[in-house]
Amino acid sequence: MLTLNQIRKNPEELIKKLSVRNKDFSALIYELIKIDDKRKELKGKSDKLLAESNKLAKSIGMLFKEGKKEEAENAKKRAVEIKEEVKNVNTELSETENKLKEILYEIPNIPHDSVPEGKSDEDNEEIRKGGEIPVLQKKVPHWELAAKFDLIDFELGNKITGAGFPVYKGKGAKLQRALINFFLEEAENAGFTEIMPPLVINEDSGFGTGQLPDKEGQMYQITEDKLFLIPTAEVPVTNIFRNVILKESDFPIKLTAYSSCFRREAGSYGKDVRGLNRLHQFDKVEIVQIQHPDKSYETLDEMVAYVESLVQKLELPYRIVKLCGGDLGFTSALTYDFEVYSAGQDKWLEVSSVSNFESFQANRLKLRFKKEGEKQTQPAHTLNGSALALPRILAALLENNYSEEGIKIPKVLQKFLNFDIIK
RNA sequence: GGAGAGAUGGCAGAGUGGUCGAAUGCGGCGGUCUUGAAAACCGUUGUACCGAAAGGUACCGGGGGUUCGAAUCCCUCUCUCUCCGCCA
Repeated sequence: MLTLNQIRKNPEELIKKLSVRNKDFSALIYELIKIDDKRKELKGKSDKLLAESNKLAKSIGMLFKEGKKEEAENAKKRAVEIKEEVKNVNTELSETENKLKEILYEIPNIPHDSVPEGKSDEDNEEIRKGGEIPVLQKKVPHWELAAKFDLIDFELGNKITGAGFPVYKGKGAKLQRALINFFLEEAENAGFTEIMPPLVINEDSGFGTGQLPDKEGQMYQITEDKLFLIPTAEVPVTNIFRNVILKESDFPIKLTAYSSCFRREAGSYGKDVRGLNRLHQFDKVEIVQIQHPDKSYETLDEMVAYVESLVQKLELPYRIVKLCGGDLGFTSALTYDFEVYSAGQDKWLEVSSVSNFESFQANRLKLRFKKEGEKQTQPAHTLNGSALALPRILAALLENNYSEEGIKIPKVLQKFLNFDIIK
């Protein structure tokens, strides 16, 4: 979330910047400022009354000690009056604060200056392309290949759980494991520390990274215990730093985590959900960085370059797009999406999303740092990216490397496998 | 699942109704001493909000209550530990 200071500093400019998201926030912002004015006023009033009440309470103690009972009783009467007043003011104050929060949670992150205007993914800006789109003897979608070579059983998943929970078998399962190992090894070489996080999170964690209060419908819930299955390792890993004050010298913090991810994907339908294209459970290796505000965009570039190196090593044709305002996620200031070309379907598939959240998540998380010798804390910047999401990578690998001989395994994965072709 | 104990500042740990934002020890930071370091000694050491400032307010696991006054009493939730049971 944005802070009130951020918002009040220059509301006009903020509204203008937010308008890149293709939405007008002026009414919300001005209402927010009005409510904040009221909050300040009430807080002042309440503090004054409490100060008086505290003073009085202390004096009553003294009076009793000195045996001045009558005076004490009089003071008590006054105290009761003040208390009644405090109660009224505080009721109004907490109502005001709640309203304030409600609106604050509705305001998305400020898009970075470089974010292009636009309504949907069609307006995203292509940054670069790489790799070569293979010329195939025959275009076969991965779900057919998966069946032909007995790699993934979608029907079995239906039986055990439901749609979107595939069962990987034999070489299909091994390929998954190879990808996980490859991604984790690469991340380690790039200086990321491996984390194995819980796959279930509580409400506070969901709030910290921005899934709650609004997007609980996208998560599987364990209502009995008020817990949620993670939609991405970003949530547990970033929440390591909830309520933490770092030293400047702690930056950059670089973490990576492999996890299964669970998403309800309510509202998805049609050809987008065919095969591995959109699942309720999938595997992903995530990278997370906590960085000094002055360096977070450098870090974002570095993370993009890192993810790019992964798709290059996997020999997949890819493109990198910068998300336009209309497509940009609620919590993000700048996001690059990676897409790989899956030749059997003739389709670009999103396999990674690398974002700088600046201080938006940090404000929610209360993740701050202090400069050497300074008293004032300030929010750190958080960033993360998929490196990478497995199912669509697998889809592209199967489709792009298929020929009459079988499915060839890219070189970088071979050391994790005891086969180099699937026949 | 059953029985019990507990949750206090970076950590350890005191405090059971008033002057407690909280003793003390350790750690951290600054200083004295020293060629340098250690030791010793002295000082300092939480976060957030309101306020131009002075200053004020809140926070002793979370929420609610009693009281003029709560870290301390009551209710409730969560978590941790110990024992028993079950179990990877």
